[in-house]
Amino acid sequence: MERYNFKTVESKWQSFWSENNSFKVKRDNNKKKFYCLEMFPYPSGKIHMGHVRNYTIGDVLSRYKKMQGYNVLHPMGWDSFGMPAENAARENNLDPKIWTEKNILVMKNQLKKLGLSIDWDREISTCSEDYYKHQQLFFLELFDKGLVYRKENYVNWDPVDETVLANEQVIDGKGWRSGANVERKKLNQWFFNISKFSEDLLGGLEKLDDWPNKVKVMQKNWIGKSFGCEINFKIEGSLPINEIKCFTTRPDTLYGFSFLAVSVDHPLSKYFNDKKDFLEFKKQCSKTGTTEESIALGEKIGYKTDLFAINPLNNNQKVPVYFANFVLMDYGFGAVFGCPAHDQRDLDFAIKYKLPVKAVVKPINEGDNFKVGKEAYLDAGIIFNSDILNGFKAPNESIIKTIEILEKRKIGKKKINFRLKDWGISRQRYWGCPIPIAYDSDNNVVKIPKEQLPVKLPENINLNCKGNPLDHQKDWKKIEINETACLRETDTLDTFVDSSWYFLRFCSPKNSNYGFDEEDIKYWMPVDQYIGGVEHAILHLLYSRFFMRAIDYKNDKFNIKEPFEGLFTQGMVCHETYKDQNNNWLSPEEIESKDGKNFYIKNNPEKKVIVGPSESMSKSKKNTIDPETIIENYGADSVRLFILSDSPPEKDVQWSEQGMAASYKFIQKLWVLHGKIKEKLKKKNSNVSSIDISKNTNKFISKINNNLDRFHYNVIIANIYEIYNFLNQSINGELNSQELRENYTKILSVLLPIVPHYASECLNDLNDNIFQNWPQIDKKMLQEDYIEYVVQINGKKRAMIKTNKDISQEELISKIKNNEKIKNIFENKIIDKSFFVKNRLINILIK
RNA sequence: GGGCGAAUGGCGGAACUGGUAGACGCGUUGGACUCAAAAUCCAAUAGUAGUAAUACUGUGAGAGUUCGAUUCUCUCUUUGCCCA
Repeated sequence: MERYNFKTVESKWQSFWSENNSFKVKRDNNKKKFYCLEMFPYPSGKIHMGHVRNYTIGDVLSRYKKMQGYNVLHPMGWDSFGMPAENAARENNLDPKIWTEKNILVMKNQLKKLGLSIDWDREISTCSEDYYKHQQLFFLELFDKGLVYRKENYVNWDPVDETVLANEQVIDGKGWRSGANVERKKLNQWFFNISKFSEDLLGGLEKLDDWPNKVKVMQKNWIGKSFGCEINFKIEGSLPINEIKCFTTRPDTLYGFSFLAVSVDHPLSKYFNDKKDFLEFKKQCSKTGTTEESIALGEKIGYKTDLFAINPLNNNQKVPVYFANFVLMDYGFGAVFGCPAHDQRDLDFAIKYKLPVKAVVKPINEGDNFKVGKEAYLDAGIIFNSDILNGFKAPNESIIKTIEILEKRKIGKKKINFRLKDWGISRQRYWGCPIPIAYDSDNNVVKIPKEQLPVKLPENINLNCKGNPLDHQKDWKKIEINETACLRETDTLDTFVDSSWYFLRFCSPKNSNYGFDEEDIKYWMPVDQYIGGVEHAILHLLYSRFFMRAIDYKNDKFNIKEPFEGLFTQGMVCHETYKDQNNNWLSPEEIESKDGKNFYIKNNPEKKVIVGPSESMSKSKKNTIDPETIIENYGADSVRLFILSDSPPEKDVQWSEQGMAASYKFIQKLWVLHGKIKEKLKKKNSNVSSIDISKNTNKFISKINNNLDRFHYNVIIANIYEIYNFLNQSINGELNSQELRENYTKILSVLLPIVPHYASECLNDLNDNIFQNWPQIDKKMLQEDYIEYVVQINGKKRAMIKTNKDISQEELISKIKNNEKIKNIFENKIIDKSFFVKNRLINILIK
């Protein structure tokens, strides 16, 4: 028997699938559909192990569902707009389009080598005009629905990349990509009105039963619904200002009022902008950063005004008004009332400026002399020191009652506040979807008419300039709309917009007059199973959920709100990290070891290598393994097998060369077994019954079904090893070739989704249909005629007893009492009680 | 600081609704084949005691519920992720 040659086999089946359009799908209203989608890749150059894991998981599911008779949509495309292309193009003096298209070709070829069951006829690329022209139309539709608007806003400005960053792209006050310190800058920006759907996006989460709970929790926190109250504070002082409006979630602590703090961007600031010390203070504030985290950790500083705010529940109480760095303009109304006793930030501030601290909530078993020291009291308790609010239970009862009182007195009103802010979509970048807007000579916004779409990106332009390259395209900017000369918007759309609807495009990738075809959407959507990294748990998923709602809004025909019915977030692929003595990262190829414990630089045994912890593969740490090399050396099936075998798919997996080799060897072993089975099948049908094979095969399939449905893919691989071990044992005995053939074919069908090339080759070798249906279970075969009872005495396992099925408790006990091994346990004892789990276990309590 | 999760042999990990803890793989050890090595095959492999049958201990720590807890409840420790 020849060794299994994965190279010829894999390329043979890949060409077969491609030539026969094996994975091409059409809408078929008579067939049940299954839409399996993995997050599409950014074409950065080469695929990485994360892709291999992601797409293998999806491919196993797709092939399994197809074998179950579903009409499976399993598409692939490219998230091809974005900064890396622009940066790479700038460095190498290339066109981003050329760079991107070249990468796509390479990566597509790599993906094909993995043997994925993808309908490549549906391939899309977000940077192609064919894609983004529809996106521009969506933009205009959203504009007409009032879901897009423009406003001047402070933005996170990355001075290195010269672009605006979303809040979540700012990590520790630095740009997520450049690492530069982020500055605040005021710019005119386009926004999607995502906050309009805050309530709906929050409520929709409850119906997403097949989403991981942690993702739902993250989204919930991100939307950040808080229940509270807006309160108008009367203001006294020399300025023409009578009132300041605050939002608070704790109106019940109003009697602990000690100061009122407003943001430096509050409208009040206009009266102070001519003051030198105020401007100085403002500058200092900008240094502490704008993120909520840096504000919480940083020092709280204030600028005292000569204004006073009056406590609306106690008009005799007047407190100073401060500008403070910890108050943000875009939360609430940019003003808060300070209650130091029950808010840590307020307390830090009050201590610094020697403001009074009055406790108004006390623990249940404390007296009225309860005081707060350096730590604010945040727990539940009873309101005291608060006149009419005294005795209310904080926080639930007291908040509701206080709001009732404030509403009755017309001082404040109940308000729901959301943390979710509108989605800033303008990017000062070339390589993105142009925003289909222009401005007339008076700077009025003019929509680009549908007939004049798409707004194409200019090609072959100079990218080596400061700021947005499009802004330098004088000719491109000029446009005439309704015989009026206008200038185009030069910002492009955030690439998250591209990925917010690509799953719709996959349903009708060739539809030319609109982004999708309604009938297609009705059939294919929603995505039944979406698979990708947890890093997109918040933004991409939330934006996609918003986009569906935005299309649905004021649209009777479209009736889907949730794009992703099921979500699975897979873990990362990790590898050990290596450094030389000078703290430079080393790649696994640069090192070697003789004993597997001590590592040194290749051919340099005296240069020792420091082995670091296993971390997710990244280029910067040089701990990546190139999938293409691995496929070249071991074959796609082995890689697929390994990437699934070592850890549950939702957890991180540790890349291991030994594990990889083991998977490779296993396929070789399977092939040897295949040869033995073929020999057996050639022989005449013996009269022996291979009942054990039928039983074990059925048990095996039953386990696989269960584990596939629960995404326990690592256990499936273990099940496959088990059935191999069993077959490899039984093959030495006498077998009924008819039964062997039937069961072996079933086993190979189960292998098809996991190692498709190998299983196809084996089935073909047996002259069997390579397009197998998923094997049915013969339920009779799962039942055993005899049972091995677990016998526990006083809760401890003492024996295993073989009996017939379905015997009674009494029968079992008498069998146990007569059993040679354990009957002496019952000497001089009486049976007190026994617990009987039919066909499984008995626990006998003796005294 | 808040939220959510996790903790099982030398390692990765199994154990459906409480019912045989450690499936399966890696590694290790011993053996076969070989002049030798690699590859391959066979066997052993939670710990302690014992030649062995077997016994006792054992799922991060401590308590609780239960005939019975890796699984449920509470407290704690460590750790990961997300938010601040």
